[in-house]
Amino acid sequence: MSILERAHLEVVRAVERQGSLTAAAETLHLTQSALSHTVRKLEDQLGVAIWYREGRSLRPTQAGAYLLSVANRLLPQIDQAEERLKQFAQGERGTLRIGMECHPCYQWLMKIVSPYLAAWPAVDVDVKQKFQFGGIGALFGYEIDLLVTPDPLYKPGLIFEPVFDYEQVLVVGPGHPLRQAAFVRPKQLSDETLITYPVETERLDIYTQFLTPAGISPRRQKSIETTDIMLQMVASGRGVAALPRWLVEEQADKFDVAPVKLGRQGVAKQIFVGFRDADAEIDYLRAFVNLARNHRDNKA
Amino acid sequence: MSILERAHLEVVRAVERQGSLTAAAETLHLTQSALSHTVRKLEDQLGVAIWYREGRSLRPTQAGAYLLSVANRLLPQIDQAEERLKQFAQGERGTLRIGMECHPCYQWLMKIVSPYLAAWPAVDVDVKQKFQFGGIGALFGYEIDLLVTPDPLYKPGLIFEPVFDYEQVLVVGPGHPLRQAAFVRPKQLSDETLITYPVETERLDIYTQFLTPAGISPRRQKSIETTDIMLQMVASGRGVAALPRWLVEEQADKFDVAPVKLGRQGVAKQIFVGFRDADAEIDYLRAFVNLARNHRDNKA
DNA sequence: GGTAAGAATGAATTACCTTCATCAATAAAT
DNA sequence: ATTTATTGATGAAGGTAATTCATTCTTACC
Repeated sequence: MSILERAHLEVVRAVERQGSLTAAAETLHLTQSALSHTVRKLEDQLGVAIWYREGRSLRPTQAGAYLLSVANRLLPQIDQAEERLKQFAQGERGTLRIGMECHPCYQWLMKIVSPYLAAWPAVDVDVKQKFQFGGIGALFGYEIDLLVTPDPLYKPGLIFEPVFDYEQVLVVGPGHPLRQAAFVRPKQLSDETLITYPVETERLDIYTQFLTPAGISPRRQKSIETTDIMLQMVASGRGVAALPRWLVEEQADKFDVAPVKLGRQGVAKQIFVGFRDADAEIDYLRAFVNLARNHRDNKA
Repeated sequence: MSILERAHLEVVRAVERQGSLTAAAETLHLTQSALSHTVRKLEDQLGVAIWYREGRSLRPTQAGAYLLSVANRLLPQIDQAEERLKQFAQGERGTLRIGMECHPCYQWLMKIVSPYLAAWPAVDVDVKQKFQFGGIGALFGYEIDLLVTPDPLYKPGLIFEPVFDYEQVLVVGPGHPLRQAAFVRPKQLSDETLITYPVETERLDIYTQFLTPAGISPRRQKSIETTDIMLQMVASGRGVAALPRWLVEEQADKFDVAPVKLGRQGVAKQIFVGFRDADAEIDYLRAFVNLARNHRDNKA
């Protein structure tokens, strides 16, 4: 009845990664013969070929490709479970895997993480930023335990809590004509170079909440990965950017930049943390959420 | 390095289900001794107890409870993978697991399924309706392959396509004062008994798009699982309900009911099918989506 | 055509899991 | 309280199955 074992998934993954049975055997600390036998047996039992034998190399069949996708999906979860059980053994509590779906949140997260690590010495924190299936997918897929995002999603199985409000502002460099303005209108950006994080336009607030509704596009757009470089670019007059006000004010002594309100009303943003409700009672996860929320309350 | 095997997960699950090692051994076609050895070895290797030995019974430790949750999550996925691989072998293409997040869609789905089964004799169809983590969670968690829902969610990793438009109408029985009305206003329902499917109010269009915006509640609300019974209740004057117009018109010969437009504009609805973009190229899945979409086009 | 590299095969060995037999502990029953 | 039945633990024996070793087969490349 039961055919498919963890070992089989490991083999499929290793062959894919190493490119050959022989090489895979080495990484698995087995002989080539052992793998060959294992593979043949698996194919016999399933009744399906996993690889085409093309000359002396292996190319996955359709079934093989499917099996590979299963392996890539399940093995990390098994590894993680094993890891976590071993951590139980050492009295450690585990690893809190945090996913981030918002670039500037990183600076904010760092402020939460250090007191958290101090308060929970037995818990490690891991921050991930890229997700094949998006943050929500990563939560459902048990790749992460906590998601920091501006887009909450109230779906059964997930809990989102607001942890942080801020105002999104335009950042301008020294001598910029808008520097003294009380606020900026969309039209005034039509001749500017806008520096953004490298994500889709739909995920950039300055578009969705400011430019797009007014039907305006900036003359040029550049994307920059890191906040520091972005600020440096702005400070050197290469363009303008949109960032949280608190971040701009904090960095104002390091970089010669100034915040300008976006529109007469300003653009208000809110950051949420989301987690699986099955995890709601994990004390160290709860503690992180509380810490994050209190951080906001202390500022307010 | 690798400790946790599929067999271990099976053991944990069986012990939980059967309540004792001895009983679990039987379902796994093993001796009690074998399980005892296996368990001890696993606990030794992980360095953590999985069960408290309380007298002659086993109670999961914290680690055990965690392991159990892992087993319940991963084992079905492994089973399904194995299943699917075996289906590859028999030239079958697999099982299309469809999730439904909208009650009246069931009638519609049935119309699609029968031509589909005829066109794809090697593909089985399975329809599920209850999801612990909601339809989206079920998609991400590989519990289903296709989700039929009124709430699309454009997130990376998922694709949603509209397949069906309809008008949501009020259904009234014979001799109902509203029966001849051109349309009904929210206020006119404040003295009625509203019959709905047993889901949260936020998922009922007649609330979200009609009653709630007007600040009206019906005098009473009853919930009924099945559409047929619901129509029977309406036909016997026990209350009114909200259903798709096409469904009401189709059933008008079986039940003495009539549709009434909700508001002057009517309430327009759209049904979507969603799937993982990783599956976008699976021919039999694609075929279902196309069939569903064409079904709409034929009607229009 | 020769050679090197990779995969397949068959027999021998080894490792490990299962069983058997038995014990220990506990809950239920007399 | 003593007996009895049920459940889990343990150690040794046994058997199955996976791994290795030695070899062959195929093919890419020089």
